[in-house]
Amino acid sequence: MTTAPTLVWFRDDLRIADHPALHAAADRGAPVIACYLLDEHGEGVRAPGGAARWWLHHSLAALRDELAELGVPLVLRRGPAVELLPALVAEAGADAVLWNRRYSPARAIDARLKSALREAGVDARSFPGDVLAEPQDVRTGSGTPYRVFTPFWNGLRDRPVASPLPAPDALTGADAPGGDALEAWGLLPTRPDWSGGLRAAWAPGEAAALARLEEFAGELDGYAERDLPAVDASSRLSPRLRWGELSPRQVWHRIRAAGGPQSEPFLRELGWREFFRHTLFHEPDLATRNLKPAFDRFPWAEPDPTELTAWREGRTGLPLVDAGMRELWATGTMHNRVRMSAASFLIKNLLVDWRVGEQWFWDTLVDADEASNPGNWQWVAGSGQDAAPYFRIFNPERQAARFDPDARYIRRWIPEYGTDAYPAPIVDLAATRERALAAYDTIR
DNA sequence: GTGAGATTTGC
DNA sequence: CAAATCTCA
Repeated sequence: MTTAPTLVWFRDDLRIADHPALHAAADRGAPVIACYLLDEHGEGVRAPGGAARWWLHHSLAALRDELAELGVPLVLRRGPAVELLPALVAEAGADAVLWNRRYSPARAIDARLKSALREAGVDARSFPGDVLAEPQDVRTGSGTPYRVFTPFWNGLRDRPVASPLPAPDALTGADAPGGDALEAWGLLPTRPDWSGGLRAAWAPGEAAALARLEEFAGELDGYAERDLPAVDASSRLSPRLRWGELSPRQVWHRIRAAGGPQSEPFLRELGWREFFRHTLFHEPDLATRNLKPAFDRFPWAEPDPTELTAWREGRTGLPLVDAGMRELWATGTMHNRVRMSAASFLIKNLLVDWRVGEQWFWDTLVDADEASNPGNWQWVAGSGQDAAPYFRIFNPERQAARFDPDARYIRRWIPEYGTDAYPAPIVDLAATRERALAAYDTIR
């Protein structure tokens, strides 16, 4: 008689260390089969953009290899998870399905599957793997979710965070039902292949993620210069966390162990990721609805196609904005401070609805995250619950003078900077600032 | 009910 | 210093 296998369902947790579901599967002792289901049209699912698909391909390939070393097959299937998962359970003869929870609207799928599988006698269980504390467990004194970051962070920072689980060293594989070849999913761009810059900038996969965490922990003091885009002081961990190559618990404990004056400021940033995850849990339409309803009346301008294209392609004539937008297009990322300037320019100087910019970032960022991306865009727009005041309008020239005084960052991405080939600003900063403030007055 | 406090700024 | 709302304890 053969032992029924355990199925581990991977989603945004493409790692084997500190993976509670995989760890629980090892504890069950039965053979293990892993699966990843590419469900782009399911209820509450937001299909990944172009740059994200590139990352997903490579991170899945890395996970497949890591699991193979443990003797565990990774079955790939494409379609609706609500149908694919029960079918896979039946084909594999599995008596248990384990996964790590997600906090996006797609969790409706997980809830449905969990009850259906349990009804069929399958041991279906989920685990917390993508947060420091689960949204249900973080509440104000009166029992409501936090709407302001600082009290949220004060409530969270002193809580104990569970220690990371080790990667399983001994697992038994099982004969797996057939699946798709990763290459057949067409996640990589062809005709043209625009991913050269991404390949040069990134190496997806858990091993590289862990190596980067180690490296960053060793140079944490340099984080003091994180506001200077020309300086390599960022953690560059955001896509690792987005795809779950690292868990926030691993990052939390490693950076706390590193200590020093920059430990707290960095962990606070991890707190923002957490805050927006919790926000998305409570506000599932974060990416489409103004959290401040007054902004539903905001008189956005009809986007001028020429201006919009100039913004996307980095030809606005505002060097810091253009450098950032070109960095984004080339590498799938943008320095944080430049993101704020580029977003503020689109929203406040071009008066374009923040959702237009949010969608562009969604398509082009390798770290495009369902919670952090719209959360930060709403923060810049002023429409978020704990947002920057609308009248606080970034001046991209002033930001460049303060944070890139010798234009090193600007020149890195705009070779023609300073020559006639570089365009004049497409808008008057002072006039569009006044226009934005006047627009804001209409909804107050 | 009360009052303190609120990422990232511009001019 | 603007400008002044809302959260949270």
